[in-house]
Amino acid sequence: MLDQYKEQQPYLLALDSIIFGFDGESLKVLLVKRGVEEKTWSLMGGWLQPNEGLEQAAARILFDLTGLSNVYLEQLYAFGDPQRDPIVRTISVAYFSLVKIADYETKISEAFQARWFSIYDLPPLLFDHGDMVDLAIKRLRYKAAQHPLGFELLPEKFTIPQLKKLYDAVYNTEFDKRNFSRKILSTNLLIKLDEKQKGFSKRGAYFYQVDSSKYREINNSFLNFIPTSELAF
Amino acid sequence: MLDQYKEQQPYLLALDSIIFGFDGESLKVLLVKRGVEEKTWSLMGGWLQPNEGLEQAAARILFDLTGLSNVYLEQLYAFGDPQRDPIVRTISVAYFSLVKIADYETKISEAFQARWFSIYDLPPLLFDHGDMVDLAIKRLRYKAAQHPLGFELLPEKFTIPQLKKLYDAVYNTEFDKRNFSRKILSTNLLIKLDEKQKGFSKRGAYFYQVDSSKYREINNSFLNFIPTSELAF
DNA sequence: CCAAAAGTGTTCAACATACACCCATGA
DNA sequence: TCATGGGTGTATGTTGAACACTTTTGG
Repeated sequence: MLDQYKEQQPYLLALDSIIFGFDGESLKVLLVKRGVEEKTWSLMGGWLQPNEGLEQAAARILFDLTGLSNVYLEQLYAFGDPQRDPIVRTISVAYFSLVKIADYETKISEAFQARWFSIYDLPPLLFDHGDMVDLAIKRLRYKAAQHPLGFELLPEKFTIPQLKKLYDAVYNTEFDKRNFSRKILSTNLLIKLDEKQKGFSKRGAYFYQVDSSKYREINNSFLNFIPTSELAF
Repeated sequence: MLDQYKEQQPYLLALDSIIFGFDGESLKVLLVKRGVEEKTWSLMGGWLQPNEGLEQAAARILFDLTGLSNVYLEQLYAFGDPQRDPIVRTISVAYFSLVKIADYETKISEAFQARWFSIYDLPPLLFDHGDMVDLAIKRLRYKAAQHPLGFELLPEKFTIPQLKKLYDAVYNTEFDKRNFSRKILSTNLLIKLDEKQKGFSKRGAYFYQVDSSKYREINNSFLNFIPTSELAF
């Protein structure tokens, strides 16, 4: 009975994370220089440990790099081309996560060589990590079109213009601010605060925060901002 | 350099397939009785071989069971809970596929104990296979809402009423035939044939086939039939 | 001739899109 | 006072949803 298991070849199982951040201007991915190929930028990654689930391992690896937990984390895809790692055959399950850049900016550089790169200006990446990033961007666009993901990339308090800049960056376009604002507010997911952003503009924009009870509850009926042609898979 | 690889624990890697079919009335999943637990129904699955990619392995396993190749096949999710297989820790990458039941009906029972089950009347399943099926159904609904997947489940020639029944079955609802027909035809993906279906209804419905050049080309802007509440993840 | 399924059009409401002006404030 | 970004409303077209009658033909 166990025989059919014993005959089988086991494989190394890695996890790689596409970590997205938003600095107020453009959508960024966090890359590191690590391990085997110290000269090449790569995604943050690690090995599955015997007692861990996949998502748990991805969360651990993300924590090791950023010191963050409780961040948005979603399985992207399992990559298993026999040649993807030229040294030893490895299956990699890629996860993508959305983090608030400001939450940890200081901690990252401490332990790892890590840097944020604009998604439009990426260096050559290790193995198939470039494919992973491409797929993650597609997925982010696809998903953010129907689900209110954007908040995961912004601080607790944010302004509508900031949120619009984020969507502009994700879709590499420029949405109409009147339509954008109307549509976002029509979801009733945002709570307007009394506070205004100071320093950036003269007038100052109102801060909002997510109504977290509704945020979890409502994953329906969201933005349709994407040019339809972007929705193709 | 290789050391960091050698220290790592390898794992068994399995593939499991959620195979959807449509018999004209309801949406079905193909289940088998196999291997370790011969008393429990399970998904068709197998082991990754050293020279195969993941999708390639899934396609091979699907071929072994059904004799079909060139079917719709899409990676669903990687399942890796430490306890999911109580005998040996195994990571399973699940794929879902859409097949035309009529294409092979005879071949399947030959080598495996296999049976089609309505998605609303599934037996208890091995390990976490129930979760896999649940997720696959969600994914199918989600995806079929925006992409013209339905044709993969029907014969080459099909009628609009057949197609509607399929969508009714997938979403467990009843679409309006006038709206359905208008919307489907507005995609220009269907070519009307001169031939009518005989035997089923007195009047007979026209056969259509997919315009395969457009089918590949256009993955944009498709059906929005789903009640919005179904779109939640 | 009648039962059963096929086929087709119109109206209404909701929503996406396009577009332009006034407001508040720091410099 | 003026330059900069913040904030708002309206008109138009498109699209989804609801809804009912006529057509065909095998029995």
